[in-house]
Amino acid sequence: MPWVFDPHRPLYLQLAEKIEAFILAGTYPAGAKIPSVRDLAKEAAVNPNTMQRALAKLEEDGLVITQRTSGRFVTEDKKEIAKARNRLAQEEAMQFIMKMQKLELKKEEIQAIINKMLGEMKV
Amino acid sequence: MPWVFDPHRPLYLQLAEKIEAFILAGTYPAGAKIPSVRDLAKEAAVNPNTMQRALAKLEEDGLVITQRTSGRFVTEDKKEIAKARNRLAQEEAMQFIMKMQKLELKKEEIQAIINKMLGEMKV
Amino acid sequence: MPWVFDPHRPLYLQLAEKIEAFILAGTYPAGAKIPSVRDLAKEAAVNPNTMQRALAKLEEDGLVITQRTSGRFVTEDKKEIAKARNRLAQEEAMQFIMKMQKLELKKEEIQAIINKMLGEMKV
Amino acid sequence: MPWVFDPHRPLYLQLAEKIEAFILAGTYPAGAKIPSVRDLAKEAAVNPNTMQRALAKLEEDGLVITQRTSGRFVTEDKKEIAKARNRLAQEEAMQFIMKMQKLELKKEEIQAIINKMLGEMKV
DNA sequence: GTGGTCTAGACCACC
DNA sequence: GTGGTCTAGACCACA
Repeated sequence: MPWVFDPHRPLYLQLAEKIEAFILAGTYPAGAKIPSVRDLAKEAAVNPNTMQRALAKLEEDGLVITQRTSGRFVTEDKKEIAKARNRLAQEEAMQFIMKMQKLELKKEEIQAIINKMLGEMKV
Repeated sequence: MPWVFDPHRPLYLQLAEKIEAFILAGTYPAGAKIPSVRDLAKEAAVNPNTMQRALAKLEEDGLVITQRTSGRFVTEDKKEIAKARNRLAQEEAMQFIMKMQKLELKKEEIQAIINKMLGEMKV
Repeated sequence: MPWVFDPHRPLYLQLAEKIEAFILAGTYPAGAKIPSVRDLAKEAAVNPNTMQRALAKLEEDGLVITQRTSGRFVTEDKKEIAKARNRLAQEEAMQFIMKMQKLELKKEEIQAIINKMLGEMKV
Repeated sequence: MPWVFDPHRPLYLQLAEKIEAFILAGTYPAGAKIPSVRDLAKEAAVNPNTMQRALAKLEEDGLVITQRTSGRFVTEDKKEIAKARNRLAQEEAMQFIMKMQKLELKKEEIQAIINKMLGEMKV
């Protein structure tokens, strides 16, 4: 299954999000070694430069740590991972609420729309 | 109060969103005449072409109707406005939930974070 | 029932087409006097200048004749009316076929689509 | 052969139609790379901005897909192309029939004029 | 080099 | 005066 991207958004951002998802989901657990840039790039069918940029972003975000000689690793600290997840979730939720309030929706309406949508979903 | 923009996103989209917010909030009520492209451009300190593009988007979305020589008007149909508000809210909510699920949050967690955030807000 | 227009096309053209339809349909029969520009303009809720322009177009097309003192009349010559109808129909049909051929449709396909569409219509 | 345009209709629309014709005719086959905006603009002797607008319209219509940095491509999906062709043909046929009915032509007359015209054509 | 955006300034049809 | 279109030329992010 080849990776699939939205051509209207920067490729490196989408790569970063994907790998981030692997980390938060435990596919790459805390402390695990991350495949080399070359391997990742090959798997995603992407230029290594682009993958490099994606990993650089993850390092900025504190999810990934580079050991100069042995490669990149998911941060050891599980709290760090949880913190990252929370931070991202907070940011998204904040932006979401701001947008909804621009649309003149009240608290209850926001909660209602979220609850309804979650109720309709299988998972 | 000068209009302020995020330099990372297209200006015309931000203009469209701003005017859309005015319509949904009733600042430009149903059927009202919208200021001319030139006036709006002057107020936003933006090139008329850019403002034109923003308004063209609003017309695509059905919120605004163009009378070729007499100006642009907010759609008479209040249902149309309500529909647009709902459509936008649904889209935002959907995207938000997708993002949260990528972060491996469960239903209850999503609801909790929303409820908590809304609870902390004054309004 | 107020006249209704497409704001994206010149008003005077739409007026001309409407009056032309009246003539071809016999609502204004051959030789009949056409209401004054003022009356027509009032009925259509349109600026007299605009209606004037519409009638000028009809005169160009040979459907209407101006008697300088007594007003405008539909051409006496029924053949002239029939001719105008045929000419317009021919032009439209020609343009239509050209467009369809640009879409790489074959003769039979063009006929099929027309026949099918006519078959589905009530009238 | 320099491209030739009707000065009464927006240039960008005519450009879009021209390129669309190339796609439907197979000159730009499914999946093929479309020349860059700059090249196309040079060939048509038109400002790159104008050509950009034309291509943006084709993307809206689903005939063309943009890969942000590597160029634009005709959609891979041949069904999509066929669908676009059908949609356009339907629209044209509908408009044509409406116009003919405004001219008070009956079903049989419409069919007759089309059949006669197609019969006279060589191809 | 690719697409995308923005400005400045001009011209047009229409009413 | 209104919206709409076009050109010329510049700058940007991305790969």
